[in-house]
Amino acid sequence: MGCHIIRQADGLKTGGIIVEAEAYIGEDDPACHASHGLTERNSIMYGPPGFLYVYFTYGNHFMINVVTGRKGFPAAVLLRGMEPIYGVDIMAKKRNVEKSEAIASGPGKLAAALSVTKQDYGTDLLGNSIYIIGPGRLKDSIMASPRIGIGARGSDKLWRFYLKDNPHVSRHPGAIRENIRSLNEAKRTAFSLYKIQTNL
DNA sequence: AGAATGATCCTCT
DNA sequence: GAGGATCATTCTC
Repeated sequence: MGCHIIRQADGLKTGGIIVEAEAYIGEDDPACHASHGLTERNSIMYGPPGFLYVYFTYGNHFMINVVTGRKGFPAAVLLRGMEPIYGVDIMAKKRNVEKSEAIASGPGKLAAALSVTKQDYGTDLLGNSIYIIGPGRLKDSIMASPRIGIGARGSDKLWRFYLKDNPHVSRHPGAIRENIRSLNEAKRTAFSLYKIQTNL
């Protein structure tokens, strides 16, 4: 949260600040694409962290995920919202919108703004094509809520995170409901995440 | 403002 | 053959 994601292509730089993301953790997470085991589509999630898992859904949209689990443990973070910073005009034109809040306030929009497609599946984030740099000091509060669009399975977990009051967070129906906590209040959730990660 | 709908196609069973 | 980690547009209140 708060990191910058940068896309270098054709000598042009596009990207921005990650303001919304969701965690998908392991085969025991019923909402994770690895919940039914290894398949061709999710195979990158079973590799080492720091690579892109890109998939296509609803006949229209690509989703950008960062593989996070150690090799053999399938886990990834879905990028759902980005505050445009680099190449804003380029991204606005690509998305055919004027307001900056419309550029990447949702996972499909975000991928389209950065021109990320199936071709970027498996990209090494330590390369110079797509990379992520640290957040610096974060002054915004981080909020936690249920994940969006996954149905009932796994919706008990508060594994969606976003920056409070940031206008580039997705406005998906259902995004605003009860069960939203500040990260501090959701500390138990965050701590369980931490335990899962560190016990790998 | 919220609900419904069509677009559109890949992946897995 | 079914369903999906969505979006933009069009509808209904």
